[in-house]
Formats: sequence, structure tokens, C-alpha cells
Amino acid sequence: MPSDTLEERSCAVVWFRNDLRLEANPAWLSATSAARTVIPLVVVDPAILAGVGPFRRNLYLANVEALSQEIGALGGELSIAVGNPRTLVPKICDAVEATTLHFNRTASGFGRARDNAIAHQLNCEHVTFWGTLLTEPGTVLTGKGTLSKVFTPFWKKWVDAPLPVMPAAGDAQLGAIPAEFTSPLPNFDAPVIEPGNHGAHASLRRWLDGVDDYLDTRDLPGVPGTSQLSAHLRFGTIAPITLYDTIGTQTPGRDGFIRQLAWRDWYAHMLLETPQMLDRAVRSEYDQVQWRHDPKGLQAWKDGRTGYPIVDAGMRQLAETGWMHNRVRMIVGSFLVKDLLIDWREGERWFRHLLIDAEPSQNAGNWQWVAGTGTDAAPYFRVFNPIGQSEKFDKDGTYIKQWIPELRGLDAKTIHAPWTAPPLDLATNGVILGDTYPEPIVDHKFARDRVLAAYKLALGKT
DNA sequence: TGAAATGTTGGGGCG
DNA sequence: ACGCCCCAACATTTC
Repeated sequence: MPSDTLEERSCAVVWFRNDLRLEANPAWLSATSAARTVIPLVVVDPAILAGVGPFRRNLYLANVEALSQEIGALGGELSIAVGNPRTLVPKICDAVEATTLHFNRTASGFGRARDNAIAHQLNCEHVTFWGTLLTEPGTVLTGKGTLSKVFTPFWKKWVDAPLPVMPAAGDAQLGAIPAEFTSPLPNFDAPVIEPGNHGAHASLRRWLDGVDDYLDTRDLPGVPGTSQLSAHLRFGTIAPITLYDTIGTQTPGRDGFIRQLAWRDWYAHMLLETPQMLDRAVRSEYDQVQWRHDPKGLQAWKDGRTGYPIVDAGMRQLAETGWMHNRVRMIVGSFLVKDLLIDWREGERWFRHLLIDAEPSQNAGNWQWVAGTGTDAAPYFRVFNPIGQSEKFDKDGTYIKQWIPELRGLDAKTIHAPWTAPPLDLATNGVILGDTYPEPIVDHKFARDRVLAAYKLALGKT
């Protein structure tokens, strides 16, 4: 619609949430042609911010700042309010006499309830999109019209699903909310990755050099074989469609990477259909597992002091950087749930606190995969051997040495299980088990038998 | 997007 | 030469 047919005073508010970019942002693009004036808005919710770990907090606020700069470069300004969106968004829309509110939808239960409540209170129209996913929930279904409970059939349908089509940009002028509603952005420290759409594109450019080797290197935590784009997807500083358009599926590595974006869609679709998956086993019989109450074991896991180097390396990488290699996420997850027999929800909560890329649907979906409680999850009897995984994927111990400096003297033969090293070997390298580095807190063979028995009991198997 | 237990096979040491 | 045993190496099944 040409803008000269728009009402003189029409005003569209674009509420940015987990889509902190202008590029390929359907809520933003649609608004620029829907009204004469567009007001870009971020509402920082202190209640959310208070519960978020430092890595995500800093990156979120830095991303907001980067978005503000993007909009500033267009000659506009990003309006920033601090408070509860449930009351602020309707109030602001009233104050600016908005004709429409535009935003991209979220799959998470909390956000959805909030958005529904707000939509109910608005005195204007609201226009929503799925700018954060490649496929819209409800568009990738089995022949029976249901969301597949198994990934592979979902993937087969996903490949043929319609991709997002961006609305054409208009030429609206940029506006702002009244000063009384604005607040300065809360203070934050420099994030651990380069924020904003600019930072996302820097990661994407680097990834173009590695993506063709993805299938060969993605499981090697000692090699930079992953995209480093997860946090950008989390905050929407880049659109998944931009990744798809840039990377394509022309080589096995590229196809494998895009397949990961389909997993992401799948878990988001699943959460919409099964909101209780955040804290309930999708296969409810698995909630009968008698998890161990083991605060010391849980703490050792969080601290990276389990005595299993590959596990401790991963947990230390998480605590120090807010990120962990995906293969190692599986290993530490399996260790918590299977070896320590601790409730997967404890691990989910810790990851959600610290991970720079944590997002409810993905975090819960992947934890339920590890715990075997989800659909199409790892079967309960698949118990990772932390030593075997370490030998297989961190053969020379590069990754372990990076995060556990006290083991750097050990060779590739013994570093995966220091307690099996000849005492002289340990001594000459300054390793004193139980002192400079822990003894293993549990014996794997014992733990394996224990978890299999516990799951069998819960599932009523003999 | 496992691992361990169990089963099978075949080469070589040895009486 | 032959049978027996051991045990990698590989395959199958079980969890």
C-alpha cells in the first residue's frame, strides 16, 4: 500500500523482543508500510532480567544498544522503556494513539501468556509474525495433520514447507514514545561475543569458511567446527531465513547445518503443542523415575569437579564463557542424568541460568532428549561412557587441556581418565588426585547399572 | 547424535 | 598333521 493512502496520523508501534534486528524482520518491515509513523520500541522487563545469568543479560542489553545504533543510523531512535510489558505496552500504545502494534511471536509459554494478555488489553490492532523461526508452527504436519513425534518424518515435511516471505518495506517516518515512558538502558558489562546484527554477520562470514566441513568437525570440541551463531539466533540478531539464504543446502555440511535449524523449529513447534514439556516429561511414565537427591553431586557437576575431565572441561567452559560445545552438552547432560541419576530439570535450570543461548523450548527439548524422557529422544538405556566419548571426540585432549590447566601435563593416553594413570606419571606432572584434581565422584560401571535399574523400575520393566 | 554383553570366526601357538 | 585353546576382531543382541 503506497503511503499516501495511509491516514495522516496513523502510527505503528514495533515491539522488539527476541528479534533484535531490522534485517529480515517481518514485524518491522510490515510496520514501515502500515503507517505514516513507526515507533520502534523495546521494553526491558526487570523481572526477567533479574532471573537471567550474566552472559545472557549482558548480551541482551548490548543487543538492544546495537539495535538502537542501527535505528540511529537511519535517523531515528529506539524507544526504551523499563517495566512490566503487560501494563507498559498497552499504555504506550494508547499514549501514542497507535493504530497497530507489530511484533514477532514467541513459542515460550511465559511469553505467549504475556502476549495474549497484552493483546486483550490493546485499544488498537496487533499484527504478529513468526520472524524467529524458519517454519511457522502448524505448517509442518504429518498426513494426519499432527505434529510429528519423530524428528525424521518432521524433517522430511520440513524440507518442503513454505519459507518465510518478507513484507515489503515502506517509507514510514520514525517516531518515539513520550519521554515520560522512557528509561535509560540498565548498566551492563561488555558481552562475550560481538552483539547485534553486525556481530551476527561477522559470525556468519566466519562460518562460511567452516560450514562445508560441518559433518566432520561438529563433534570435535577441540576444533572450532561449529557456527557460533546460537546466541544470535536466540536474540534474533540474525534471522534464520538469512542463514538459510546465505548458506543453502548444496553440500552435506550445509545441509547438515540447516537440519539443525529444523531441530530448532521442531522443538519450538512442540512447545506450543505441549507447554508442559518445560518441566514435565513428555512421556509421562518417565516422571516416575526416582531421581537421587544429591546436592553435593549436583554442585560438583556445576563446579566442574566430577573427576571426569571431559565433563569438568565442559562445565568450566560453560561457567567461564556462557557457552559449551554441543557434543559436550550431551556428555555433561548424560553424566548428570545417567551417571549421577539427578533430575534433568536441575540441569535444565543450570543451563538456562548460564548459557548465553538458552531458550526455553530448545533447552527443555534437548534436556528431554538426553534424559530419554522426550519423544524421539535417546533411549533410556543409551548411557554415554564419559571416558569413551572423551577418547573418541577429544582424542588428543586438546579441549580438556584448554579448560583444565591442572591436567595439561598428562598425555593423550591418560588424560581422559587420570585415575588410571601410573602414579609416577601423575606425580611428575603435579597431579595429586583428590587434591589438585578430584577423584571420580562415581564409578561409571556402577552408575550405569544403577540408572538402568532406576529407569526400568519406573517403566515397569522386569 | 551408544555401550556393554554375548556370540561367532579365524589365525596362531602349542602339545 | 592335527586338535585344542586362546583371544583378537568382528557381528549381533541387549540394555
